[in-house]
Amino acid sequence: MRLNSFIHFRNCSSSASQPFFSIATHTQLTASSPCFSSLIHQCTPTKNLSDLKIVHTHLVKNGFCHLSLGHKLIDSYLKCGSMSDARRLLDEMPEPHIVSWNSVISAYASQNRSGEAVELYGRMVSEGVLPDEYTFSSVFRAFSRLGVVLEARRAHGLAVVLGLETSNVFVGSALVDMYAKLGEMRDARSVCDRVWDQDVVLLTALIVGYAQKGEDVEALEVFSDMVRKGIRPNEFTFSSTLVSCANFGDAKVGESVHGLMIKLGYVSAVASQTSLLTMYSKFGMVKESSRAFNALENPNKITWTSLIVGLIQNGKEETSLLKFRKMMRSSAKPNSFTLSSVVCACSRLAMLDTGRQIHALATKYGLDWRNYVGTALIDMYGKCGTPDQARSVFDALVEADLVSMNSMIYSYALNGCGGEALDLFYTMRDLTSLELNDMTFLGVLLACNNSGLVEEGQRIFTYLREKTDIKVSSGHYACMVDLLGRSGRLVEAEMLVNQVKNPDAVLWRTLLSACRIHRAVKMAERVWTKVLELAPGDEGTHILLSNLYASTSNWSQVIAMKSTMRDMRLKKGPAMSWVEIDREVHTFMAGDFSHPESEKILGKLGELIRKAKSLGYIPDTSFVLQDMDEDKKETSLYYHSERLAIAFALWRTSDKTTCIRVLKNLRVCGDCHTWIKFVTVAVGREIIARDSKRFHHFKNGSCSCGDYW
DNA sequence: TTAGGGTTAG
Repeated sequence: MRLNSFIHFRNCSSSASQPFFSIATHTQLTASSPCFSSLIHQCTPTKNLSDLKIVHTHLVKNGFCHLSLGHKLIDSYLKCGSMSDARRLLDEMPEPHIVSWNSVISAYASQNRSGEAVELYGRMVSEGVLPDEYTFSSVFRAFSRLGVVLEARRAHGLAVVLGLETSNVFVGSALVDMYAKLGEMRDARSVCDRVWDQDVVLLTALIVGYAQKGEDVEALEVFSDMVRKGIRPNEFTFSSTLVSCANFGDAKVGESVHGLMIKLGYVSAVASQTSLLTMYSKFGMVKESSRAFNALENPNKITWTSLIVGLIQNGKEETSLLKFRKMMRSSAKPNSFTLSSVVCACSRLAMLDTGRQIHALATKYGLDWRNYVGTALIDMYGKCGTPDQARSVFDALVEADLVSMNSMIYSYALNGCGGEALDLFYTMRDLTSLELNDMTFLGVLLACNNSGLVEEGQRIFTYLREKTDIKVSSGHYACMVDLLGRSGRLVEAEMLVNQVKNPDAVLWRTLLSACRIHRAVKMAERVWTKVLELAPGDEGTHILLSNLYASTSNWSQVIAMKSTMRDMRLKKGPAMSWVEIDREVHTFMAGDFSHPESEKILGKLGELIRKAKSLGYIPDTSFVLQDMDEDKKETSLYYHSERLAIAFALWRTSDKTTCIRVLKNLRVCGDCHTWIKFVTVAVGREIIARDSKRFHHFKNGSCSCGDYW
């Protein structure tokens, strides 16, 4: 059979799946060069690598190994996805044509095999083959991916010598992109200015560089220059320009770019719509943002993620989770960006069950070991009161970095695990090469604070001030003031505040609340005026002082404070507690019986109070901050929001649910704290309560905070 | 018979 008729046979054969090999070995092939060319060509569209290799073998056998067929084979191997065969062939060729070099270099560069691209480029040059415009436009990308500035500059020099830097816009834009990615914007700019025939790709590469470096004014200038010069921006240009508009922060500028986008007809392009929705989210313009999303027929995973991120940034965490579920039903599948964002939503809402579900999803997608998702999970488990689970995610990380270690320390801090936080802090400081930052110290000082480790906290604070270059923030001072103040060292705490250059209202308020705990009325009155100077309309400040007067039974002052607050139209925000059951959130306010199951809840609450009393619970009415008779005081304690939430959770869940979790927007009062301890004994269940500052883990009649909070 | 630019995160 002659080869031509063979090809015909292959095309017509109904048994097309029959391997080429079995036929070919039984066939005496006598063919000419054009026939081989045609055979090679035939293998390419179907990516039939095994057939291609057979053709290659016969080609060698028949001695048709000349240049032009060599190019075709290399090209075909690349198109069939076999880099190794293409490379082997190139290496075997005595003097490959420039096109063959370029094809392999380009394939390496576009498949993220930058090292090999650069190595091959070097070999090509050392063998005396001069690179051309195709070589440069591929290889520059590889240089920037590797971050090798010196080698990149040497190749740039060669391009200049060969006159390709300014005359070929492909080379020019590859150079601009390379310098931009290397962070060398001045070089990117000067190359761009030298290119003779500027086009949209060249200028977009420059805008991208500026936008990613946060040099937004420059990015916007290039954009407007480009429009002035009559170069039409496209989808890619808009997507980066809008990033700069968002960072620049002027909605008017953003809207005018949006206007131009509409005028030029880019209303349904995915990338530019994605940047548009991100921009509007950053401006807090949620409606415009969702309009940008809705303009797309097939949003991709980046668009979905941007939508979710935008909702979270605008405090719409619950909606973001609904959108995530919708995304999961669509064809777009989440990546690590998406998952770390939704985990963040769960951690803000403290939705442990949902967070766990997403953790499982991350494991399914094989993403849970990645630092971003991992760190988000550590944060979530920490904020949901399960530091042990945070730790197991932490231990599973391939490599813990600064942020993940900081998150772990912070999780320990929130949950009152001072010892564990300190261990990790010292490991980090003494046994790793990580450079500690302000967040590290904030976490570890908070940990000392939440565990009452005064000496340890002072030692670390001194270390921070004397041995590091980290700027001591008002947050660090606040931790120390709180730590000293709550432990009763009010004078030292006040001295520390006075050491700060311009102490802010938060710092003074921290001291004020320490005064309240220790009923230091005189200091409180002095501090109170300081807070009011800095934050005159702050309701919390008035409440603090009013509570101090109440706790010292100074009712006339309480009444005076209340009338001041009324005059200033300040109102105390309501105390609120909530629980997540079956991925649904139930909210309770003190003395509020509007829950549909209110009767059942009150029944359960009564039972819990009786049981607690039989175990020795005596209500401490000094926590009632209103002047009323004792009976009423006692009843008002019973209906605190956290008690309603606990009663509800215990009624709704079976005994098999060993642990229930309650969240509160304010701090837990002392009497509730005692009562919850009794409840854990009475029902044999564990109760975790998160207040505005930290977690309390109640178990077998005691709390993890050691009654220090 | 080969070439250049984009949007999301702890």
